[in-house]
Amino acid sequence: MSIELSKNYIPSSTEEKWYAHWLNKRYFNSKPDSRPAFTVVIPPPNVTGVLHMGHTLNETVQDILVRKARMSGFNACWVPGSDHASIATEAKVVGMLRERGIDKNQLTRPEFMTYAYEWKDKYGGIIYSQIRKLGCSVDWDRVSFTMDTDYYASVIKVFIDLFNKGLIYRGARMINWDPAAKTALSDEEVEYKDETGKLYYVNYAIVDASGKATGETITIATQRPETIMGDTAICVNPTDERYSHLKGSSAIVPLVNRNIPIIFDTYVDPAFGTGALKVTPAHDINDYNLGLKHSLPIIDTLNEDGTLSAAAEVFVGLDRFAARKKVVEQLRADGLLIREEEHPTRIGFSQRTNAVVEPRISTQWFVRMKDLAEPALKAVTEGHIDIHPGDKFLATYRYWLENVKDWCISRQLWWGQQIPAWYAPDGTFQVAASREDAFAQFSAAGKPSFAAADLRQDDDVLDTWFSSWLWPIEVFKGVTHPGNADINYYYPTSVLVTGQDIIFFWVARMIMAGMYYFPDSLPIEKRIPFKDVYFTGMVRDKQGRKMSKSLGNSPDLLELIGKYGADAVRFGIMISSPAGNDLLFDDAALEQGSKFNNKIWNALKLVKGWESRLQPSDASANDFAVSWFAHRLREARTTLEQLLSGFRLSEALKVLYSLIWDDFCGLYLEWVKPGFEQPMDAGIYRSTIGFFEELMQLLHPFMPFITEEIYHLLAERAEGDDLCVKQFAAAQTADARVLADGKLLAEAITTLRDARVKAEIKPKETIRLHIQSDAQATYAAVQTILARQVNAESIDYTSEAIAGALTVVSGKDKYYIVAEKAVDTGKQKEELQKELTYLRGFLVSVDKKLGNEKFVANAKPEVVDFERKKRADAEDKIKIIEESLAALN
RNA sequence: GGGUCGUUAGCUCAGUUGGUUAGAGUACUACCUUGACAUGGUAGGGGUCACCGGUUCGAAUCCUGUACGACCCA
Repeated sequence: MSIELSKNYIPSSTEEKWYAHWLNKRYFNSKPDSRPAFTVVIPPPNVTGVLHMGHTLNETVQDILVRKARMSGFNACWVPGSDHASIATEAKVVGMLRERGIDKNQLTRPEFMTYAYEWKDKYGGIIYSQIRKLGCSVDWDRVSFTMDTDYYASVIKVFIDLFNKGLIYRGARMINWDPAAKTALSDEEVEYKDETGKLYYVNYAIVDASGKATGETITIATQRPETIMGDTAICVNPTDERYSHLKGSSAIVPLVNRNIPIIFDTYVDPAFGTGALKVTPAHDINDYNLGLKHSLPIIDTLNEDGTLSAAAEVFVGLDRFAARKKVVEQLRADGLLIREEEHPTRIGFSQRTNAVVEPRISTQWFVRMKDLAEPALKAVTEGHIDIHPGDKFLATYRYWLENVKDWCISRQLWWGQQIPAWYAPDGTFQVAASREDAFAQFSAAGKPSFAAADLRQDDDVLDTWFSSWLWPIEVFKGVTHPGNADINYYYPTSVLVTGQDIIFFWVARMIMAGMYYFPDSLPIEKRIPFKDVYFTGMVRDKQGRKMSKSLGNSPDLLELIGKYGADAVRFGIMISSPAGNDLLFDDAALEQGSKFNNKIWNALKLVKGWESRLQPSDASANDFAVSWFAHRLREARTTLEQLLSGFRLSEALKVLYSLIWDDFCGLYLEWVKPGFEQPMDAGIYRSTIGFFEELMQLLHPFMPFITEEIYHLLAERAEGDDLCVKQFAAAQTADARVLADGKLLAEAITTLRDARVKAEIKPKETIRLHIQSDAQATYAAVQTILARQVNAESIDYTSEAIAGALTVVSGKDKYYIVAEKAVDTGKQKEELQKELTYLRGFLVSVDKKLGNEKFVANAKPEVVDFERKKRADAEDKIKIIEESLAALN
């Protein structure tokens, strides 16, 4: 085989080719068999999106784990998919309709769904093409979507089941309302931001029990004057003497002149504001609770879109923020506004629409969380599920589950699973999968006075997370077809890789779903959805800012792949991604990746260049380099296995990078490289090809394309012999002695080259080297390599100083360099003196330790022995340097 | 306000149960256009391990506190 290899590696010419090949061979497709399963379900990106850098990191991590498992005897199955993202998608679809001049309210539900699916079909595929470009080895036959027919059915089935067990209920509660999307939100979908608001001080006139104005006023402080019209009481602390005389009195609400009672409750903090609180049960959760306690009426002054309702009486139809201005103006005009001051506050925003969330009383569906949370907490605290990095997230997980609140799951949208509750004309309802079932249930409870056709299904849909919490189960049809071969084989999945930001939204709820869905009678290991959770950090730009669309600092993935290649992108993002820490994304890391590609490519060119000038193996051929690298590889394998099993992927990649660049290219290839146009020993060549193959195999999970390409360029391969599925050989133990000899050689080379540079000996000028060492046999074994690496025309061994030679010391060994150039003893002395100073300081610190009786008495014997050895070594080295210095004088 | 985590070289990070005068990548400097690779090679400089105390024979590592930062929760 003799093909022309390009100067540099060109990713674009190989990536598509290999991905198509892998697909063609169906390497990513998985069916249950006798091997152990390694299962990963992708955290479903939503169909509206494109992959951002966070996804890229995530998918890369998963692909590394999956490919590694596939090459290690596992039946690897990585399920791709996406979720329907009800609020975000519905917003986009409504936007699309608006552009076409269509009003959603004019459409029927089925008509809307047709448009929504049109939208999904058009944009939903973008993420899949990106996953493909990145090289992800997902099983494309298993693509799942949370609105697929079966998946839809599973969500409905679980809803009905939870309802029948009393774990889902319907009720009026204070919920988070998104006025832009006009839907309820769960607590988790609200993001709080600190802002500076204003505190308005407003006077309310006091009237006595008979309704007569006393001429007195009470001042309240409020951040939301536009809710004044909804006030139904004023509350003060019963211990507050300023107000104790107002017992039995009432106040008049400004603008609407409503008479409201003054109530007393310890809830009010006398120190805040004026100590008097206006109570607006419809628009504040605390006021709501206060209202319940004191049986206050609830006056809801806001419409669902955030404008003032008829109940507000004034400024009806005006947006809440515009109304605030108007109310303030009016209060000022009426002389009721005493003062305003700046006030730090926290405002809740809708995660999806960024609208300011409005607390609102509303009838919604809730999941009772307490019973579900307990087993989910146990699964983690008892160690059945490991969280990585655990130290960081275990406490967070525990805290949330121990303080979990009920989950509001209904959304006032159409895009999603429609709640399977059927209402009779009288308002009573039955929860059932179909109209017929619901009617049958009504009938069973007594003969209904209405027909099945009169039943009306709940208009609302379910929270998207109420479908994605079933993801690890239902992607294998575990809900719709329980006990099927796939769910039995693939569940529980092996590891979940996801962002720490969805620990509550998704991770905790998936664990709840698994623990709930699989019966107690099963061992806990069969119920949990995954054994390990690996949280990746957040991707930030190099200034540390969060990547966001508004800042425009999130690069386009396909552009990056076009510029650097998928392998380099994967490399760049992994090398700068310590486990669990945030990642500062910088193009420089991707550049490092493409340089790495190039380095590997050029090593290939070097090795392939030898192919045409092989000569039969010579028994006397110096094979130290081969033996050394074989053991170095074994050592690295062991390190890699440890790092990977601990999810320390970034460190593993660093080890590989250094193994390939420094040890293989920098040392090994230089050591075995024949002279210019000299023949190459066939045995060494075969070993080299073998090493190169193994390096590519180790690197393959991280950089799949270039490694597969090189594997096939290194040798002709039989059909089906692809790196993608090549199984790792068993690990072996490295010989420490060989490794130590290699290290000695490498150090000798560095020391001698350093000496040459400092003595200004030209690279082409040869030297005669004399070695004074106890390890002469070792030097003899590496002599030819050493001679070439330091350009020595001869190497001899000596037991005494060589007069007139340049002397350098490495460890306990002395090297005498004889060169054409006269030795600059001044410079050399300086060097030796520097080394001597360091060693003497070192010796002092060791002596101090050993001279300390308490150290010798208390420290572990092996530590003491080690210190003694350090002292002896240092003394030896000092002696050697002193001798050398003496010889120079 | 409560909680969690962090602070090590200019930058990004390692540093396993305390035990070499603290390591890597990157950036920087000098030299080298040798025949795989200048997207390269050879070498080099650079840190009071945030700060104050404490425990210990010994602290980057353990403990109390302070400062700063990040995140989560109210």
